[in-house]
Amino acid sequence: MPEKISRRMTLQRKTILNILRQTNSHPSADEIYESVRKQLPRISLGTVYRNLEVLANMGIIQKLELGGTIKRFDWNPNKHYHIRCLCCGKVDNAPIAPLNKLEDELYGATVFSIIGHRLEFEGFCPDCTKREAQKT
Amino acid sequence: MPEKISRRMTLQRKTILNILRQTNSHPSADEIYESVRKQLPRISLGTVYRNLEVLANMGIIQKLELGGTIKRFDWNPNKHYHIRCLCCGKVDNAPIAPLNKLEDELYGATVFSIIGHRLEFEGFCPDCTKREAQKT
DNA sequence: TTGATAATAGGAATGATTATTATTAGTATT
DNA sequence: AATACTAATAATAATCATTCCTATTATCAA
Repeated sequence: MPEKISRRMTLQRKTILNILRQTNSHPSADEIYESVRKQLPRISLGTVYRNLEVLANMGIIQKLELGGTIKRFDWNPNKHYHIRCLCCGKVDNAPIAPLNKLEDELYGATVFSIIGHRLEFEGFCPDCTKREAQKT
Repeated sequence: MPEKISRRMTLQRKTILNILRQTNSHPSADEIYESVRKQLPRISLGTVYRNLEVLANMGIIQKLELGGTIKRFDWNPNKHYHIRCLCCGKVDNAPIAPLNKLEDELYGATVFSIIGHRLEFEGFCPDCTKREAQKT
């Protein structure tokens, strides 16, 4: 399928992009929807999903498929890794350079043709670490 | 919460475990359900989910949270990586040793307390590679 | 202005998973 | 063996994120 991608920047698209760029919290579609609604009260959740998809396909933003069930979005389209809080789901950037040589180790060792990899760190954010410590 | 884990091996549990151990295909809960049904026609999908969870908590099997929406299960509870086909979702083991030093690079560089990481390779399985090649 | 195309809002539908509940099976104690 | 107790089950309902559908509206080109 040739998958024609539209590149028109509608008001909805611009608004979503602006809101995403104002945050470092890697929000979910639903969180973005709640924010956008303050500026465009009539926007629909479906529009948010579709436009996040479009913006990701345009390479302007990045769709994150991390552990857990929900997808998150990152204003930074460049490849980088993330840390996810196992307690509250919060996501932060992982300050580590991309491992570009990883795929090489697999050449010849697998029948799959390898495109890339996804790496994600798991841990606890400061808030949840503190909360756990208080319990004891 | 202390979360008491039962360790009783019921017939359903044994059957699920056996079926999982007979395959290397990292099946989803639904696929396991379909297989188990041939031996225990009256088993319910909920039982399959619950027992897969129990077996994973017992450390006997491993629950995989890979990219995409569905969870898959692995009879091998030891830490190892996987390759996922971007086309059909098939999952295979990745013949590469665990990267135990990865977390070290983040110490002091993040406010999160790090527990571990998840690494997953993406690519195309032989079947899907072939199919794609034929299209052109 | 008119048609063609793309984007939208709103809501319905889907799909995987989890929760609920009444019932049954298993175990230990007398 | 009868009892009481707990855990596990089947069946189904509920949930939650996401995708799909449809009628309407906006945008652009001729």
